[in-house]
Amino acid sequence: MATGRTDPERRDRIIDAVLDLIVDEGVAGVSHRKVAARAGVPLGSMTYHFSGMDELLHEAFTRFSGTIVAVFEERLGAASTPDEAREAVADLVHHLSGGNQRELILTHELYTLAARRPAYRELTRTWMGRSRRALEWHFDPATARQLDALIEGLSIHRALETEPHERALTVEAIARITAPDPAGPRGAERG
Amino acid sequence: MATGRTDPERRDRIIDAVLDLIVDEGVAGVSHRKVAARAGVPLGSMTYHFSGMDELLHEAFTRFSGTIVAVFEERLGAASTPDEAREAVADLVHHLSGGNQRELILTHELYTLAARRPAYRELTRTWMGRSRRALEWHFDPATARQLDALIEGLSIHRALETEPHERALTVEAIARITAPDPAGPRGAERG
DNA sequence: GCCCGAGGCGTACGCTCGTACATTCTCCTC
DNA sequence: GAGGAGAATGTACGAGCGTACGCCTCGGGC
Repeated sequence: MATGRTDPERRDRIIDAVLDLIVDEGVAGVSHRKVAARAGVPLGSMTYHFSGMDELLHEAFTRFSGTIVAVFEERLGAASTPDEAREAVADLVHHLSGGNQRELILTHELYTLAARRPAYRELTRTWMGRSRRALEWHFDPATARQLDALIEGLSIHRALETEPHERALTVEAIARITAPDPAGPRGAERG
Repeated sequence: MATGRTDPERRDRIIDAVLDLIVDEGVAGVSHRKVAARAGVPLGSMTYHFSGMDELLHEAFTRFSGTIVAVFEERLGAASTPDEAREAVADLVHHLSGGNQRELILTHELYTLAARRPAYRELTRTWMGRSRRALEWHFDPATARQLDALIEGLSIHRALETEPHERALTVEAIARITAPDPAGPRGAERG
């Protein structure tokens, strides 16, 4: 029996504030008080809308991973040949490891939680599964799996480097991992 | 002018306790009190031996990354052909992503710090640099860089999966990324 | 035998935190 | 306009925190 007085945007604004705060100070720096201040809501709202810290974080990372994977699917969906898919993958690597610290930080914070806690590992598994399925639009499952791992590693390393590697290196690595296996029983490409 | 009464093992024991505590509760769960209790030293020792929380963490992760990279170098140093090197790399991936949650957790905690703070990024850069140099004992620099990223991605993804991928997939990915480039100007192998 | 200085430690201060809960507010019903 | 139900909030409590700092302890110099 909603009276209509409730503010449906409030939860969303709180989640937004949580993500911003994680970027600025890390999961460790998130507190109900800081989130409330940033979202412009009273402290009491925090316990009213969320059962506790954990629901807050879980919901925030659910939204975040959903956003990232959507970009991934969109870019790969727009490709219509394996070569276009390779280009899209290179774009994604360089987008993820580019200037935007935001996604990098949030990803690592999530992985750190996932390494210890099953509820968050579930989140990363869903994410990985959807990424792979998108890659399988263009490549066979084994290749998709390898390529997914390569994307991960290239993005992380590139973001941590003093002099980020150039696009040519990314492109070459992608070409190698998706190259048809000369001696193997199957080709890597589908399209 | 040391009087000889100082306990040189104390610092080490404290660092050990810090790493154990990070594994159990994460960087966020580390406090002077908990570390002191675990190391069996009085609380006052913490501020006496370390300037603060940050020195504690930085020293702990310095030791950790040194340990990991030493294993890496040892395994790759024992290989004398590119094929043996490939086997060693596969071993390392499956060792890192195997049952031992410890190294996985510590790695992610470090990366999370590195994503936000330059002092820790320096640590990861040194680590990456040494790993690459070890890979360059067997492969050319560009391949070493790509392989290093692949190792990272495979380890992370394998550790997060419900059903970790089998060795064959790892081996295939390594073979692909280190395969001599048929059309390229240079082979990937050195040895 | 006495003292002194460095090594080592216990304690207390000031702060932030999560959360429970009594209270206030707002709008609908009659 | 009175009443009430449910939404929203302010506040206070108990706990844990980092760290500063005064005190103790003890080996060595004389």
